[in-house]
Amino acid sequence: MRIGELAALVGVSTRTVRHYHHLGLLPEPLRLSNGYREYRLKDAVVLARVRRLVELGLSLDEVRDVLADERGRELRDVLVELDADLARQQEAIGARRARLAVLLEEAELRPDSAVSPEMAEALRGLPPGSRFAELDREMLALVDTAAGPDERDEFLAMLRPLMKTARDTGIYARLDELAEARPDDPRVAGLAADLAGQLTGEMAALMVAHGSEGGWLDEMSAAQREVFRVLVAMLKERSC
Amino acid sequence: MRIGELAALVGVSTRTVRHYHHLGLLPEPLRLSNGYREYRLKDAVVLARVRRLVELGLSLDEVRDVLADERGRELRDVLVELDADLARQQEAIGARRARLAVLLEEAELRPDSAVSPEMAEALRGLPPGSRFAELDREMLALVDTAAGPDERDEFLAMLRPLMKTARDTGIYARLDELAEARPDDPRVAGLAADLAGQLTGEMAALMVAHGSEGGWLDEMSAAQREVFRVLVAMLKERSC
DNA sequence: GCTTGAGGTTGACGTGGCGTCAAGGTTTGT
DNA sequence: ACAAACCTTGACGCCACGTCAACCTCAAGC
Repeated sequence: MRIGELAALVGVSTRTVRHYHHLGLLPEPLRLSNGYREYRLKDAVVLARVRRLVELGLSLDEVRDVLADERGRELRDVLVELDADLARQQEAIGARRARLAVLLEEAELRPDSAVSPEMAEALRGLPPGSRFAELDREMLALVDTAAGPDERDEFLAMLRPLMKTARDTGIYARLDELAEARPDDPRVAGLAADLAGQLTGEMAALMVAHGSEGGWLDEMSAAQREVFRVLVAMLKERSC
Repeated sequence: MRIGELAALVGVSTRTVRHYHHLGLLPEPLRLSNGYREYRLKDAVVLARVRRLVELGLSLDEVRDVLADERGRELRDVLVELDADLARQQEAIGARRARLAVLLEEAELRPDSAVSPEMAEALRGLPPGSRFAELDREMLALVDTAAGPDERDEFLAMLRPLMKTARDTGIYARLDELAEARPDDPRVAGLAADLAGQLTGEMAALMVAHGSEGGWLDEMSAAQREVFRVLVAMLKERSC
């Protein structure tokens, strides 16, 4: 047999056969005087074993290990591990399909909106025209696209009462007023104190723990950042 | 935000972010005077959208297409196709796991044998010591490893009565005698005729159809090949 | 003989989605 | 002052081959 017949017999390409030679998975057969490789049935048997293992999902390195050990024991272990791996893959795909189904259902219900209905309601809760509220809008959009539905709903459940109170008590407006102010503006301390009074314990703990993460302060003006710096300091003191 | 914060926020590596810049999936942000990229929340929102699509299984090219079209229609089609693709993958993995389960069960039953019990019985049916039967043994091993269990059993069911008759009537011994003979040996014609008489209609049709495939003749001696050449000629004539 | 087509040979590059150096510059903390 | 942890660009590595290049060999038809 020449390489093309062997490849056709087992159902692979000649390139694959040569690749396996290169990796030492398949021994190089005799060469004819013209340089052609001459195969025998034994080679087809070995190649078929390699392919069976490959098609089960083993990497070529793993196939070589299995063929090297050659005495059943190793093979069983590899196959068991492989089965577990496949099971994980199946689960992962199932999870993705579940998320897909949610997405498709939502897309069916609201074909034109870019955000989920829960998020849309939260966005309506923000005061229009506020530059500062724009920051919150972006954070909400980030959570909407980056987190799963469960995480998102949990997040919203925590934030929405806070946002509602902040809007109703004019917090956004007072923050907007600080857009051009300097960090030592006299309005900063009062605003921080009012904010501290509105935070639930859960939110306060979160802010103390993750206050400097995520870069959510970076787009505020200096005075606005100062408000939150003072706020975090107050919360820390309160929790001691 | 600098690139590390952005990456940590969305949960990817900085290399990934730069890769997306390179591919144009994510717009390059402003640079600070030191050359650092400076990100804003908007960028995190876009990156998070990209990641969500990627994690659903879209290729980066597909993500770019979806982001370019941007108007829901395309997205839904892609997602539907993706779901079908995932379903196919799930099925494929299921099939592999089924084959794995068969393998493991067999390995449990016969931890030391390299071939299946059906195959072992077929091998015992071949006469020991026959050089020619060695060829059949290799073919059977090839089928055992290359084909699935169903194909294998079908193949065996067809071949085993033939092999049994061939052994009982001394066909293997007569083929072995031709190992060193020349193609015009007088025993060739008689052997071909006896073989023709033993073949079932199904086998005869198979030999006429695929007689020259698979290279199964290559390892025989010239006289042995001649036997099968004459045999195929006889079968062709008989079927006309 | 010549051509043509279908095989074969080695070698090298391409694929996708980044990981992982290398060789520098910047910022931050002690 | 110096280390540690950032940032920059550029380039190679991974896996299992596909694909092309440039060349050789063999059988068939003119």
